[in-house]
Amino acid sequence: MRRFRGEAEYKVDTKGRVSIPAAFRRILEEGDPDWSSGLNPNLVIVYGRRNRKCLEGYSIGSIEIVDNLVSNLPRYSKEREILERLLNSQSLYIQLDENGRIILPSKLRKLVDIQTKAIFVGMGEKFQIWNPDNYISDMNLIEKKSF
Amino acid sequence: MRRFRGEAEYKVDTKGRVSIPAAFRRILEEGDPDWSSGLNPNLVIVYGRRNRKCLEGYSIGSIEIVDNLVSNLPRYSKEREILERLLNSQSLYIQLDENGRIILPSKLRKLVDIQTKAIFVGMGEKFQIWNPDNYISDMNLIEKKSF
DNA sequence: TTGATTTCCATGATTTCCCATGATATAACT
DNA sequence: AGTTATATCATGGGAAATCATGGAAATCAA
Repeated sequence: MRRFRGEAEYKVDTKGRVSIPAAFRRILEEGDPDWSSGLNPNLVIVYGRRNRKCLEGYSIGSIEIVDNLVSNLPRYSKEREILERLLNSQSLYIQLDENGRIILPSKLRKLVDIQTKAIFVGMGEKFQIWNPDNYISDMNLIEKKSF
Repeated sequence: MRRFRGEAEYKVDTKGRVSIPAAFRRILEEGDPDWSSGLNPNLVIVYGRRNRKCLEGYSIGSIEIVDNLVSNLPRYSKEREILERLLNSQSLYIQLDENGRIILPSKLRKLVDIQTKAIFVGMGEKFQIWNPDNYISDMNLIEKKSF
């Protein structure tokens, strides 16, 4: 399966509408078993990650893989309970609109402090959505830490 | 697997189109699991901002080797997320067109200061794309320093 | 009934696609 | 070897499709 790659910044309007990077749309389409040419693909947004000032987007296909992995963790283990909570309760389905946009509900925008701009960041099997300023800070942190 | 070897300079037009050296095309074709005769191979361009004034091209096969290393780390671990960020956020897929060209997005051209000419440099498992002037300077630097 | 949300349409900018051409090759044939 | 076919290469231009974004009308909810 193709991976989410690259960074792209987009405007967020007052209604919370944002374009999804065109390259990401293709991956969401491929990854959505219900999708076919002419339709608009679905995705899943996970919003509850502690210590992370960002949202995460998954194609239907890749969220199912993650779901299954979690289902195979030992029942009642700490790890499984945390991940199940995150993936099931702190997430929602969203469908792209005709123009390749989604609407970020204001609850989510507040959560990660997104107002007029959002940057989309490829992370392989998923992508992240950040306030561009926060993203830059996070990148600087990462680049300092590693190697 | 065959390695990228040699140097070749090409024009970049106003749309950002550049020919890929014919010899490199053969290697990209071999390295793309989805490729078969008649199709156009894909590659991955990495543009990381670490001091390098050049872009780097990888065949799908060789980038997947790296991807898989990361995929074996525990999901949601700090380590994995940092590596995924560094690998995936600063790169993109590109497909050759019918004539063996790619389109370098203007963002990338600006990043490495490529306007009307680009030189392709074989580096074994990957190749680099430079503004020819910068490449010459870099070469001189290397020659002075080493041996 | 007044915000908020959704649907539909509009548009300039960019990107992609399709075709064209001269330049090198590579092969084939006397 | 010299001449002629045949492919591939490097480059360009214009048409068509897609993209990113904004706004108006229609629908919904309290």
